[in-house]
Amino acid sequence: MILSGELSSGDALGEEALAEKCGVSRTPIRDALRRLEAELLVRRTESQRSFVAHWSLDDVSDAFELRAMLEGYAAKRAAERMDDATLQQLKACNKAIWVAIKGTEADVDTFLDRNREFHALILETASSRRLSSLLGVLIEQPVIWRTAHHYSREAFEQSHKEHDDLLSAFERHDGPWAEAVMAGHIRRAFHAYSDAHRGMLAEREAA
Amino acid sequence: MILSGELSSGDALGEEALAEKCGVSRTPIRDALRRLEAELLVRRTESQRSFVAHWSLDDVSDAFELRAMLEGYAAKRAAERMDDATLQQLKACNKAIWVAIKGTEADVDTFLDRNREFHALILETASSRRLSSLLGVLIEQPVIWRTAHHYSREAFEQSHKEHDDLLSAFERHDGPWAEAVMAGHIRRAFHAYSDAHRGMLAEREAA
DNA sequence: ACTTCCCCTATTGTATACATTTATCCAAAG
DNA sequence: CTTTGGATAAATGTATACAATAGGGGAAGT
Repeated sequence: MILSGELSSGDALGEEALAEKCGVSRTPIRDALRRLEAELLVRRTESQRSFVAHWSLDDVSDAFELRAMLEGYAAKRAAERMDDATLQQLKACNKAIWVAIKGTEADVDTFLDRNREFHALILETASSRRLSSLLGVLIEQPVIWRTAHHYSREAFEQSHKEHDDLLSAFERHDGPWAEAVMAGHIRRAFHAYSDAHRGMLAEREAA
Repeated sequence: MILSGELSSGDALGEEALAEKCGVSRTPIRDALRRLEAELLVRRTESQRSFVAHWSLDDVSDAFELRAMLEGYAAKRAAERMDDATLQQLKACNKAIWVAIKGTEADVDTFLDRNREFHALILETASSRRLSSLLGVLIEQPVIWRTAHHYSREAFEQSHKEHDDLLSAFERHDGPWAEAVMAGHIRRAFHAYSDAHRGMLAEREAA
């Protein structure tokens, strides 16, 4: 419900209300809220009441900077451990991204799914449970993914090209190269987000 | 119980058994297990049974590498945001560490407490909720802290000196310096752990 | 003797009732 | 009119009962 935008920043998340809305009891709701709190999607006050977390631009900037570090590290490890089968999967994945963004109208949902798959494959190849656990907290941020619908064609194409660079680095098992490309890739994604976000704010202003 | 060594790697964590042992019902036990699972102290099988997580040397190495990155970043941010009051607190803290390790017998518990306080203050000054959340997963690893009881005097003294270097970097608001010192500090801590760990294994071998 | 299938037990998931704590609102006093 | 106090209502914490599911052990057949 948070990811789909049904709930927005600051909304109260009473356990009983959610339980009724979902047709279950409070017990599984409590479990879910704890999990979402760990993922920073839900904020809890000192008196243990839950609300949909608010993400300022500074927060998003923070998250991207951390992602740049951690996914860079993941790319380095992945490059050192890359095998042929996985490399082929990644290539197929990026090919699918190319198809999705090359139509007259970019297929954003497919782009997002395949993009997620691409990064997930790299993370898996990095084979560090701790790293996966940490990045899990950062990557599923709704405020970020939703703005992709406002990306420019250039942003999509640049993203695809950077993925290709990553593939070259993986092919040569060049860890530092992969790390540098990935860090740049994430930082560029932040600016793409930032631009798209400004665009959305301007639209709302006009309306 | 995991931290104190009362439970060891692989032990089963039945909810009912823990509830009886702790004198509470299963409900708060379940909450605690979920939290500990997020902190990687507890592992759950695909059928949702809980066990005390096992940490190999590779796992610990991973954790330290991630800590070096993230605490380095925290130190950089802290240096940029450091104020006089916090700096004084940090100095007092490191002074207390000095006292604890300078006796004929090093007071390891005080060292650990103050060390934790030192790093917690820096993390707080970095003022990034996301960063705090991520590092929270990595810092409370029992396998790491327990080996401190086997550190050499040199290891303690080096740690104290590196804290002093950090304080200098903070005083000058030199982010990159602080980051470099902290990264080195954590990496050295890993080798101190590694040495102490080998020592413990040798002891066990002899017995 | 080994394997396979089934039943029983143990463990976790869920619902609900109750206890405890926190917030809100209204009234009374300064 | 503002503030403070308490009473009331609402939300979370905890306990317990029941349901569903996974695991283990025993019996039977090969």
